Amino acid sequence: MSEDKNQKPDISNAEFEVLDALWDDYPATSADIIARLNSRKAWHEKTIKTLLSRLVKKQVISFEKLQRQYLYTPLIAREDYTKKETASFVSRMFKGKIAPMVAGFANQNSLSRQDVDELKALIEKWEKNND
Amino acid sequence: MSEDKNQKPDISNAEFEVLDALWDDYPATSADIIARLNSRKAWHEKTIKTLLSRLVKKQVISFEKLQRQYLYTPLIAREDYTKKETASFVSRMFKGKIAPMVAGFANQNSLSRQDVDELKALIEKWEKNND
DNA sequence: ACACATTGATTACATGTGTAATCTTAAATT
DNA sequence: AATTTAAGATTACACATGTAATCAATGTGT
Repeated sequence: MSEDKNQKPDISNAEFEVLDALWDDYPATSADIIARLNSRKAWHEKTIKTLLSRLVKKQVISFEKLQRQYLYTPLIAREDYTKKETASFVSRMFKGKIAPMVAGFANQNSLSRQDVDELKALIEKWEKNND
Repeated sequence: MSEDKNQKPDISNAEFEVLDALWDDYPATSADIIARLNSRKAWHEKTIKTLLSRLVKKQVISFEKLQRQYLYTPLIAREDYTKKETASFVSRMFKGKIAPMVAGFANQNSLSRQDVDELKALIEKWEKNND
């Protein structure tokens, strides 16, 4: 029955940047997205349009015609995507254990007071729910 | 003067698997690595050798001739690599903030009692050092 | 109504990546 | 010593990716 069961869209780095800009506010036209990316990356307009096309083909985003422009919309939520990518990343790099990852972060001085406070809050919440 | 200043080796997914197996114990021959990977992946011996070659060319690993075999050794430490990759990943996906990443993990039930205990220990240690 | 501008579609092209097969050569076997 | 084996080097090849340029069509301004 189910062919292609778990197809991971496999979004490339460049494609991700475009998707990321779209997530910031959508639906959006290619012009919108080009404008947003302009402040960050130095990409040619044509390049961004190519990436939009590829995202459409990969069924990561969709569009709706508005006159001669397209209004693009993500088909996957940022949250869902980041969660999946995180799980996969932590699995590959740290055998699925999150603490060693945070540890690496910590002893690299990348951890701020605020990060720590947020982590503490998270932990409290977890303990409330799971203990 | 300095061309190619900050060249990131850019290790591909398949290459990473091989490097990962090498990190487990080195120096190691290709036969060793093939044996290790055999239990996990279903790669052809030739494939693994290609990946080893590419890692050598990218100066990610080195080798020393031992008769007709090579003894491979990583040129970068797993710790260093995972730290860098983590920083880059968290930067891309979470604007550099680690707490939201852990949060995603937490509300996905991927967080175990042990993870939480380890995180708490980390935080305590951080506070001892940074407060 | 018509030339123009602008949009998405199509084509391009070098380099990277996954996945090996074939070639060369030196070591192991007989 | 001759032959076989097996290790790394070289070559292969399709698909992905970064990065656009060109093409075709449809609104838009005059």
